[in-house]
Amino acid sequence: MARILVTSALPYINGVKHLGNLAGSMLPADIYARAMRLLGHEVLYICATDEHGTPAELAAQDAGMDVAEYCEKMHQAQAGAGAQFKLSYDYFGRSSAPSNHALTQHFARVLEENDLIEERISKQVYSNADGRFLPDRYVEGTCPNCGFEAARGDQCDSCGKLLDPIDLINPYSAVSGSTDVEVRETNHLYLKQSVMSERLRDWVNAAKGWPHLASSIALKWLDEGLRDRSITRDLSWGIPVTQNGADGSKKIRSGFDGKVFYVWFDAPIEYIAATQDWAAQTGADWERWWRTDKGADDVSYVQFMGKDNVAFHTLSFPTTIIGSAEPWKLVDQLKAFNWVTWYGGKFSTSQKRGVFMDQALNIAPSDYWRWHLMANAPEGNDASFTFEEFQATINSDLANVLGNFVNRITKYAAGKFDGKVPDGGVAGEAEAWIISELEARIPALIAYYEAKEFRKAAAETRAIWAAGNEYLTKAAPWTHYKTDIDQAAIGTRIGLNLAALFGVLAQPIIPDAADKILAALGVPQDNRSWDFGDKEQIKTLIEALPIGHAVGAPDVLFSKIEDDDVAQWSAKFGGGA
RNA sequence: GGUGGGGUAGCUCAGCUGGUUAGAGCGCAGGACUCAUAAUCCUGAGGUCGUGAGUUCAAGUCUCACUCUCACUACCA
Repeated sequence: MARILVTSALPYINGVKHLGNLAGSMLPADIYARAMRLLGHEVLYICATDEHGTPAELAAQDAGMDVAEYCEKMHQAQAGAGAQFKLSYDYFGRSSAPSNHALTQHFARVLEENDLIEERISKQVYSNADGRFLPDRYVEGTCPNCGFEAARGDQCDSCGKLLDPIDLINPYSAVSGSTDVEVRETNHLYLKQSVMSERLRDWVNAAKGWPHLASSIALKWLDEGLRDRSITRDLSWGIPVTQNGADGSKKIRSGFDGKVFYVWFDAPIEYIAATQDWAAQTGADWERWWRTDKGADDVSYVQFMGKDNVAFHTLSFPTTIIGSAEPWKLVDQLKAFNWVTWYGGKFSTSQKRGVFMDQALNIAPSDYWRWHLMANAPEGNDASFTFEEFQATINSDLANVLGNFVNRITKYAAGKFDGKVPDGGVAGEAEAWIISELEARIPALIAYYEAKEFRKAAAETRAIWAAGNEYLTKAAPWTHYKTDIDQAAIGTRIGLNLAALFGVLAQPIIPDAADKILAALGVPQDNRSWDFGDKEQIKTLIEALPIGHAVGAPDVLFSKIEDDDVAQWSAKFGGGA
């Protein structure tokens, strides 16, 4: 069995994430991790909150809180939301953790020793009123191109022209509105990505199993020519820039008081640091996951992320890893997603457009969201979320196809066979048909999970459920019951076994409902894995429950979403606007 | 502006290196069944594959132009 390291892009600390963030990294990573565990692989699934950067400082300021306090609070909120969505992290860390401070400072030191870091002077807008340097987009003013009065310093929202903040007419701070801004010189460390171009290109070209989206974005940047990138910022909250060569020392590098590492430098390093924290907490060994000289050479490392993160994961972070010349594990497979859109437009907090993770659970159980978002995963394209589509997939796939199947067969067994798995009957055409279906579809399902094709995995899962309904139509135990109870028995028995199998197969995507089904059917915990083996074993799946075994009917698994619900939600969340 | 992704049935999407009548789910129409959450099963109608040229015996699939849309564009993350 393989060892698989799974990470999902770190959710930023600045607020609860919306459904798009969930669908594009955390949820598919979770589902992949769950599926691989069921297949018997050793899986480590790591995630964390990404806590540094200007937006975190400003959000804390808005909330009237100390940054560290704010991050602590938001970390708990995100951990809670993740738990409620049943994200099966082995560890959910924080990029502000001491382990990440140490490791980030370590990488910076090693990179500098390898001549990949140098200090340079740049010019940056400083706001006297705010007492801080402002990132380009936090400077606003009148667009010199179109005259739009609230153009951001990086790009004008009105005409789309790319800008430099010093080009703005009447610039002001977007934080305070103060016009008391000036351009100051500031020194920063730069990571010399340019010298790594060819090695990165070779690595990207050799990569296998990346979606087109991921490799094309990486190659695009390489084709344009990698520029050196500054990896420090003028901020107080973050990882201090310690003195060169003084590993472990807390002494600040000269000229770097009030500066910290850039959030994008330290965030991916947190994948490793979080693993260290996980190991410290559990007594496990982190090096066998990350150090190729300590056993990580046979790890398959899979990263999940939205398309906006691809450049950082294919170029910046690999530069850090490769540039260190230390035996760190590099990503093997990278799964990138497009966006989930809100009725075709962008999710927007300020305009109250869209559903966020905490609100979502007030509307519907996590399984509903998990199913809908994966059945419509933004894999090839941006995917539009609408409550109407949500209603349609949930009612059809979960309530009608799966929920009703489990309900009809368990109720029937309870009514006609005393709630016990009945013996008797002769297997015929219907049984041969369902076996051939399972022999074709179960391997296909597993292959889709292995390929990280989530839409297809959901579609195949659904197709297997639908085949169960079709089997019952063919076997028609209620018809046989009138003349031949044994023939009714086999249809019921196979039907019950299919219900159990459906629960087993549903576990990655809808773990709560799967548990309910498996509990009702009395399937023991150690009989829920995906150890299906070859075709001969698949045949045995429809006769796995012991004869005479007691089965119950679960409560309604999925209540339907009514038109009234959709109307209410649309009104509340601005759907269809 | 530059670069990249995408534009396939009413809707949401599959279609690998070009090859018989372009697929799925939902929705819609008709039929079957009655065990079940008015659920299920079967059948059917629905597409000039964004537009226009080109290459080829053959193009949704390759080339060029155009158009719409989304993303990125290096100090938001």
